[in-house]
Amino acid sequence: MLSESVKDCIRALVYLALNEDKKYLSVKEIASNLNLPFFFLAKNIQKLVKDDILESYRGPKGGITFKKPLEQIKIIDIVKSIDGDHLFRKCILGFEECSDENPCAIHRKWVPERERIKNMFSCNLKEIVEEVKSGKNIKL
Amino acid sequence: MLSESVKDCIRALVYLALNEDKKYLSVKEIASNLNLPFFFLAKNIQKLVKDDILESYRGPKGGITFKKPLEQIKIIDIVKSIDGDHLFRKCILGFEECSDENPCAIHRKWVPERERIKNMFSCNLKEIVEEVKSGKNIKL
DNA sequence: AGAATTTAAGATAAAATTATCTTAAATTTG
DNA sequence: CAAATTTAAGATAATTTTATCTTAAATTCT
Repeated sequence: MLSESVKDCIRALVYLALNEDKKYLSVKEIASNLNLPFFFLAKNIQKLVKDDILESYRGPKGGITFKKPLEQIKIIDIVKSIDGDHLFRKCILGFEECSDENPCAIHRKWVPERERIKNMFSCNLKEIVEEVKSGKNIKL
Repeated sequence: MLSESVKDCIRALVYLALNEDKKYLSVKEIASNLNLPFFFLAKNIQKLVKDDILESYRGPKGGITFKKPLEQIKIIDIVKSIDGDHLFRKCILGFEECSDENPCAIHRKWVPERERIKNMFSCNLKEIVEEVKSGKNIKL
């Protein structure tokens, strides 16, 4: 469903959002706190920087931070940036040209679900952070 | 979401279901009609035979057929047989120990969707075949 | 019995994904 | 300015998934 890369990035961004007060957070710190492989995370984070979700700063005291308010960053943006948008767009049987006019055998069942998934991933980081802050036993 | 193997198998089984009148259908015929790689399909079909979804017969006039009535074969059985059941069971962020008591940050949003997906895949082949037979422009 | 057909099973190969490393560039601090 | 820190970018390696091939076994038909 989601690639390892995306899972790591979502966790990293939730962690980052919980520490929004600090100006920049180093990828190293995030990786070590979430127990993620540093090089792998760093590479994936780069894509988010390119796609204007994060902004980075080199040097000591450097690191990453959000480029826009948490309310404007949706989980789906992270997924699209790393994995692309095929999950929210493509036929579940893999047909390139599957559509309402020319459906595959499962099209009518799948499309509504796909829309719901898209909708679920459209929640923003602010929402999630609020839930994490207020909830109990929530792991990052 | 679904592996190539599962997609192939679902298509193959819908095709097989549409030709249920013939006693056995050879994998070769299915592969060539659906434009699927024969060796790849054959290998995956074997898993379905092992899991008692299909039954096979060797020799000329041999091939595969269903081991039980179409009503009793659900799409989810095919998916589980080929890809396993992680899609219907696992945490979307990949935590092994994610649960209601110990949820990840997206758990509450994901679980209901996962249930819906599970439910969608619980439709049986009979339903799908009926829809294909009655519908227009449905591709296999 | 012999030839042809078809699945079974496992070996091998190719491609894609995931993971790691290396070097470079930017920045801060002393 | 020099040393330390941190991201940037791309090369390399390991693993997993997907695809192909080879040989064997079962069956049918003549």
